[in-house]
Amino acid sequence: MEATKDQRIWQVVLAIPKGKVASYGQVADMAGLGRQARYIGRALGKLPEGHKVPWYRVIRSNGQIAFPEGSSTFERQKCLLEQEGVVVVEGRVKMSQFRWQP
DNA sequence: CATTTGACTATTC
DNA sequence: TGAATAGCCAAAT
Repeated sequence: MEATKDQRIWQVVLAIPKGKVASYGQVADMAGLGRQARYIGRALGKLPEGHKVPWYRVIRSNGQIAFPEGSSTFERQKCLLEQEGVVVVEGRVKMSQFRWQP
């Protein structure tokens, strides 16, 4: 458990503005992990319950959500995204409009 | 621009 | 060692 990387990831995810989304690759790059996008998902999955990390703002590079439809996690993510103003359809986000562009 | 397939890497248990 | 994973990329459609 390299908490340093996880913490950096959380920090980056926390930096995502409301109403926008970022891809795992983007987060990985910003966190200094480079191309280890998979580690992001791993780290987010290990998060404790009381975290304030908007993990739901993190999606795939194509704007598609990482979970299968109908899953609790998916539903939660979709609901939270819509709450932020992001439109989610068929498990994917409207790409060219909500992607966080630093 | 949107979608699908296939091949790849890195981390973890 | 082997298997699994909240991914990414490129190419083709």
